[in-house]
Amino acid sequence: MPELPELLYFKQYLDATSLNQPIQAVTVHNIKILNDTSESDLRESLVGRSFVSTLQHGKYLFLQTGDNREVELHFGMTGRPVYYEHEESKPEYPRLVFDFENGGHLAFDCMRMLGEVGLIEDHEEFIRQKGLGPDPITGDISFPRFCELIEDSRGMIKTTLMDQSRIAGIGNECSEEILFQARIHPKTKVRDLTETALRKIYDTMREVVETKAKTVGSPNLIPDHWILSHREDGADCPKCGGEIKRIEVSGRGTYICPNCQEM
DNA sequence: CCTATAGCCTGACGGC
DNA sequence: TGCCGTCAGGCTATAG
Repeated sequence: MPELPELLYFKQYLDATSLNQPIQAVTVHNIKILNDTSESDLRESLVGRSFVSTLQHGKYLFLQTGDNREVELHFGMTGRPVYYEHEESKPEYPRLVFDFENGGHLAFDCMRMLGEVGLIEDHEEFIRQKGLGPDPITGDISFPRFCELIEDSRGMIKTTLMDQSRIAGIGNECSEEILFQARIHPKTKVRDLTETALRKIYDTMREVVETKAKTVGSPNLIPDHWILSHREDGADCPKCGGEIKRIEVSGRGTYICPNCQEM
């Protein structure tokens, strides 16, 4: 479930595999993945050009040709970029594939079809149109700014952290982990949070995202004291030994330790 | 204005 | 053995 940490990883991955190679072909295997573009539009704009840089904002990634054309990638829940050289390494759900002149391929692999690929001219305009808030890593949000972004919410803290129009990139797993480590119940109303609690959430947010980004390639590196390693109803809390519970917050499954995270 | 909720999508899994 | 309901959570659209 790609959130900020995965996006940071995807960016590195694409930078390392897919830049500065002329695009020979674009093949769309399922047009439902396309956002306001077509296979022929993509071909006309991209064939013969290269991706020269990438840019990540929240859960979006942009492949830039340096020529007023950018490919916008959104990974939904099950999407990921896969670069491969041989057919046997082709992923299982390649909804769209770029073929490079050097024989390499970049697939947009997306099992559940909740992702999207679009062709845009300017990512800043795109971000504005989508109404996305700043990215906590690349946007370098200060603590006062963080408070500004969330403090007028009348909803629950977990839902608010996941609101992409306030802060872009925090999803279900990250918000769950942040609140577990900050020892705050996910259903706490934002307006009931103390300054100390807000500070704790802010500090934890950065640490969780950066630590998790390092573990994306190898899930066994997720720290054992994280709730992410214990997402099971009835599991032992790694902090207090109490019982982990599954609750629902705004329709999304959420694991908490009721002992550590009191309302 | 605001927040909460249903639904889209596909495959894994468990119960019968 | 195999069918079928439920769940997963990115988002958007709509209801409240």
